[in-house]
Amino acid sequence: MKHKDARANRSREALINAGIQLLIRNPKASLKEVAEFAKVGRATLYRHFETREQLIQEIAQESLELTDAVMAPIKAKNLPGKDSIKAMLHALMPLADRYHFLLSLWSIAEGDEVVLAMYNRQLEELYILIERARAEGDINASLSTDWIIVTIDSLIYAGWWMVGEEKCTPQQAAEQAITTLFNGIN
Amino acid sequence: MKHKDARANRSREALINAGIQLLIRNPKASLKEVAEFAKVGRATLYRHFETREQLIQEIAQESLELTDAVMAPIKAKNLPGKDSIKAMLHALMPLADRYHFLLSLWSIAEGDEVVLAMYNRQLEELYILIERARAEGDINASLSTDWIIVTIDSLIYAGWWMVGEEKCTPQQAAEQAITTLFNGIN
DNA sequence: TAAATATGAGACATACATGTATCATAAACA
DNA sequence: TGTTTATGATACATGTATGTCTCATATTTA
Repeated sequence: MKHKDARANRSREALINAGIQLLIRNPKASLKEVAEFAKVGRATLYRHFETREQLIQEIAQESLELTDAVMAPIKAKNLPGKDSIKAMLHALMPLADRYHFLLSLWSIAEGDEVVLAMYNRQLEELYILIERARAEGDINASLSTDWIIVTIDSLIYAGWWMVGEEKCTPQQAAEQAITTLFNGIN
Repeated sequence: MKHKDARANRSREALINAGIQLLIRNPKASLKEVAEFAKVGRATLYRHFETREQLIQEIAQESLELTDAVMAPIKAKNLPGKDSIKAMLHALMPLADRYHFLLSLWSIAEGDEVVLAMYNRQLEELYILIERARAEGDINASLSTDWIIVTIDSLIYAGWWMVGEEKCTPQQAAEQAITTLFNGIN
């Protein structure tokens, strides 16, 4: 379906949003539930997305594009590695629900080559960022870059969890994550 | 079914083990797959576990019991809080697959009151441990105990991920997690 | 050895998700 | 206003997981 009509855009947006909301919490949620949450008929969902897989993959694409969007200004500033990582945590914390989405449905999302390519490029960019911080003397030499990456991912996830439980704001979560990341819990 | 026969014990063990192996990676795995992985007939699975829910809940119970078992000697030693947390990370890292299991199927597992009670008690114990470390001056006052808990959980998860990707051993994962936890990545 | 018990294989009923197709209606557009 | 286009509701076909049941067979156990 070509989105010529204003209604079509509204429906598509509502469906993607519903997909994110529901599939994050329950990756087994049915398309019927997604359609109901979006206040749209089930048939309409199938008019916009041929299969369940495609819905998930399009959500993944949008999420990765969003990540690019919030990272662009940070990359443009050309800050030192450590400062870029700090800025990144502040920028990504409000998006962490999308990260979690990708995590829990990754086995499906990675089936899309566009998704896979975007993901690998972003991972590569983070890798380079960490290596830069390392060259600037801001990384403990006994920790591998792979470890740093999963640690950062984990702290974003931890922050998202706290926000989801309403125990802090995204802003506070980012600050706690930054403190922990660079100083530990001491 | 009362497990009077030696075969019954063998089947039950194989089924629980298969459940852990498969459901961790793919929470949507069918009971047919679980039975096949355990090299047991599907009907036999239903003889040991009335429903899919019950299988998951019994696995959760066994996992929490295992956690108790590895934590018992650490608690007995009455070390300072910080040292207990270090020992805990070393003890739990090889069990992290079970933690991940609990995470991804928690919405089902928590339906069992025994599971929920055990989980809450263990959480409580961790809370007390962190408070003890805090009283001993080993915790940054600007970080909440809730944050510390999710951070520790996250680092265990990060370690498990690294181990799963064959990028390090459980031992190494524990050491990197401890370094990161108490000193940050600097 | 004989009785008790667990098992595998398979048939069966049920429920539900996926995906397709149709048609009348309502909204958008020109 | 009249035409195009998206939508909701519904029926339908298909596939698959769940859970129950039976019966012949193999293994414990006494």
